[in-house]
Amino acid sequence: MDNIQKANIFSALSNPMRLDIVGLLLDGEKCVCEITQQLDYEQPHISKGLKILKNAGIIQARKEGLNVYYSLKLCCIKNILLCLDTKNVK
Amino acid sequence: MDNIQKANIFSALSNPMRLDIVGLLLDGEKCVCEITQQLDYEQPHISKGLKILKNAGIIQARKEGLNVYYSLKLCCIKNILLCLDTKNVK
DNA sequence: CTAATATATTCCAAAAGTGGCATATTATTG
DNA sequence: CAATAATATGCCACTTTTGGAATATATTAG
Repeated sequence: MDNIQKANIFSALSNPMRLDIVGLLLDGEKCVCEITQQLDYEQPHISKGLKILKNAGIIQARKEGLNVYYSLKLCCIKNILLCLDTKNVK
Repeated sequence: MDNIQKANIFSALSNPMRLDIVGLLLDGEKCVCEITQQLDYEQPHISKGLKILKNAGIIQARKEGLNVYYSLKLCCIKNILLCLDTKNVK
């Protein structure tokens, strides 16, 4: 993966709402309705955030009837976030 | 670390030139002159990139005479980049 | 077909990021 | 002090991102 692709991934993660979404998905697959209920953002805004995360390859979508379920696709996201939450400064 | 701080870190990393800089610093401390020589960007631009990375807490500066030496401060950066270079898609 | 529900898209103005160029600052040398 | 070298900052036009509001699409039920 080159630095341009990596920059795209980091760009998708460079937003608190999108990090909130990723945080929810750490627990497993969730539909948009659940995400919208648990986060205090407007539905269209969340929908746009999901699209950005999906385009960056961080999450994936699965449609089931009226609902769309999103889940993590890039496994190392969990490690990355965990890593940042640990003391990691020289 | 809350999501706003994390977003700042990811924002600093969401740029190919800045990722090039971080890539160089993975090998250890380097002065601005070395970074400028090895990367094909103008010096003021690199200087601004270093400032953004420093403000995000990713790198640190050490002044020695006429030179300023930068090095990684956020240790997990190495893991994060390595992680992205590994197959990590579900 | 119509209504209802879940999700996605479009439009838009304000804000932030980008990168080039000129210039400023700081430290060393003579 | 003057000159030089290394690094940092300011300015500017340009592009991108942001988040709100309205609207569109898709699926299911009746």
